[in-house]
Amino acid sequence: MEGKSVAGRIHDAIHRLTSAEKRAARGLLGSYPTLGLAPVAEFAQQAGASSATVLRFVAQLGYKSYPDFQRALREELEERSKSPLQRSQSATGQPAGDKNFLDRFVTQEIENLRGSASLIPASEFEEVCERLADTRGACWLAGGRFTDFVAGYMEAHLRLIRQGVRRLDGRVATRADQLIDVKPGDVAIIFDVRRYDPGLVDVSVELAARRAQIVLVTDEWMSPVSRFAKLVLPCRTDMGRTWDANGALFTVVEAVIARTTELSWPTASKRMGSIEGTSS
Amino acid sequence: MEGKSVAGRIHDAIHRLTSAEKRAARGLLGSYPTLGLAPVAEFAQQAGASSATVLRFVAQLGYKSYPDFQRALREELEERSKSPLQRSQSATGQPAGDKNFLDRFVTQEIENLRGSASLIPASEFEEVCERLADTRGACWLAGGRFTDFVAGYMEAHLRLIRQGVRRLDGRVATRADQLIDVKPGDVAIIFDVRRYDPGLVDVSVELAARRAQIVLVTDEWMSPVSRFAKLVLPCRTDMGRTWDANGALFTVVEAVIARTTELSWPTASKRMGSIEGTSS
DNA sequence: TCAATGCTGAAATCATAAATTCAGAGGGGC
DNA sequence: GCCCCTCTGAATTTATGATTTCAGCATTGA
Repeated sequence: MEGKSVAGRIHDAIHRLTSAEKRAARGLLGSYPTLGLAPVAEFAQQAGASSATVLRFVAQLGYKSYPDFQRALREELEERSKSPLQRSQSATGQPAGDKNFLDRFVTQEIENLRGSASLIPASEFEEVCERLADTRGACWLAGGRFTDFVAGYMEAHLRLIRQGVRRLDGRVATRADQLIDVKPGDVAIIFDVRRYDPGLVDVSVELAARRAQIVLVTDEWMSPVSRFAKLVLPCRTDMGRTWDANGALFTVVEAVIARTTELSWPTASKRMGSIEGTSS
Repeated sequence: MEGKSVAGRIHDAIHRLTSAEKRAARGLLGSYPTLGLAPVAEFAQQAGASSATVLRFVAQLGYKSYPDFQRALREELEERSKSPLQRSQSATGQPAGDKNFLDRFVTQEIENLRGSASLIPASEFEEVCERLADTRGACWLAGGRFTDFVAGYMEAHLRLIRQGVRRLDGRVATRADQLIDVKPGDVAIIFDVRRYDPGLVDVSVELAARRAQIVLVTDEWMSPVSRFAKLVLPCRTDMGRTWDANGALFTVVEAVIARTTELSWPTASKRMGSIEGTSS
C-alpha cells in the first residue's frame, strides 16, 4: 500500500469514491501528473469540483495531506526520468546475461552523453576552456579513487599544450606540501563523483583559501566540492541500479582538451612541436 | 522571451547569474523539472542555497513570482506529454540550430560509440569478460602514453572484483623484472592506439613467449600488437581531421568491467564487501 | 411525500510557504 | 593589503493556499 504509484492507488480506490471525487480522479488521470502539481484550487476548478472535494479525494488515496500527495507525484516523476537501462532490466526480468550487453551498455552511455551535453551550459564549458587556455597561473588537478585516472589523462594532455600543469597525488601526507605552491589566480580542476571523497573537500577548502579558482567535474548529484567551485561541469553517470559510469566525464574532458587546444593553438603548436619525439 | 522554455531561459541567463544563483540553476537542471515543482525551501536545500537565492534566481529568469515559475514548468510538462513526438531530453532547451562545440563533440563521440559497438562482435566481448572472470591465472595490464590511464582505471576496478591484478608500468627498465612472473594461462590486457607504442610490441612478444593470452584494446586501424592477441576489442576513435578520442575505449572498458562483475558476482561481492567502498 | 443519510461546496480558519529586509560576509579592484 | 560594493542567507513580514466547518441539497428507502 505504501509504495504504490499514485495512478495505481487511484485505480484501487476508484469504486470507493463518491461522484464528485471521481471527477477529481478523472481530471487527474486526464492530465497526469501535472494537474496534481497545481494548487488545490486550480486542480478543483479544472476537474470541475470544489477544493474540499479534491482534498477528500487525496485523503481517500491514503495521503496525509495535499503536500504529501504532491511529494509522491514529484518522486514518481523523478523516478520516471531515470535510466532506461534500469527499467528495461527490471521489466524484462532478465539478469542481463545475454549477448546484447555491450549494445545496451553503449545505448545507456549515449543517453548519458546527451544528458551531459544538455546539463552543461555552453557558456560554462567555454569559460572553462578559456580559463585553461590562459596560462598566467598554474593549473592543478586532483581526482578521487577512480576519477584520479581521468585527472591523470587530462594532465597528460594539458602538459602538451601549456606550462605549469601539476597534479595533486592522492596521499594526504604530501598534499600539504604540494598546496604550498598554489597562488591566487591559479586554476584547479577537481574530479569528484559519488561516493564523494571527503579528502577532496579538504583540498578544496585549502585551494579556496589560497584563492585558486576551482573547476569541478562531477556527476548529476553534485559533489559537495561544488560549494567552492567557480565553474562546474556536471555529467550524467547513472547506469541503473548497480552501476555508475564515468564515460561521460571522460568525453567531456576530451572535449575540454580539444577546445582548449583550439583556443591556445599559437602557443600549443610550438610546444607540441618541441615535445614531439620525446618519449614518455 | 515570453514563450521560452525554462531550461532555455536558464541557458540564456546563466552568465549573468551570481555564483549562488548558479548553484540553484545547476540543481534545477540536474533534476529537471521536478526540483522546480517543490516548495522553495526544498529547492533551496537540495541545490545548496538559501530560499532567498532561489527566489532571486527565479526572478532572473524573468518570472514574476515563484508560483508563476512553477506554472511555466507545469505547462511545459503538460506540453511535452501531449506532443506526439515523445522525444526526450534533447528536445528541452535550445533550438538546435547552431550547435556549440560540446554538442558537436558529443555528437561525434556518440557515432564512435555506436560504431564501436558494431565493430566488436558480441562473442568477442563476452569471451573477454569470461576470461577475466576466471581468476585461475593472473591478469596484467599495460597501456601507451595516454591509454595507460585507461589501463590504470581498469586495474583499479578489476582489483575490486578479483585477485592477481598487476599493471606493467611504462618504464622499459623495470618491465623485464615484472614480466618474469608471467605464467602460462595468465591474461594480459594491452591498450594501444595510434601512434602505436613500439614498446608495447616488445612487451607483447615477451608475453606471447610466456604463453600469456593477450587481449588487445585498440582503435579501428589496429595496433601491430594484434598479431599476438587472442582477443581484440577495436574501438572507433576518429574525430575528424585533428583529433582522435579515446572515449569509446573508455566506455568499452567500463562495459567489460560491468559485465565481468556480473559474471563473477559470487566472488566479487565478497571481495568488495571486505574492501569496503565500491563506487566510482 | 417525508425523513434519514451523507455528499457537496461556500466560507471561515489555520498553517505554511513566498517575499522582503537587513546585517554581515566575501570578493574584486585599487 | 585595504576598502568598497555586491552578494548571501537568517529573520521577519506578508500573502496564499490548505484545511475545517457547516448549512443546504440530493439521494434513497419507507
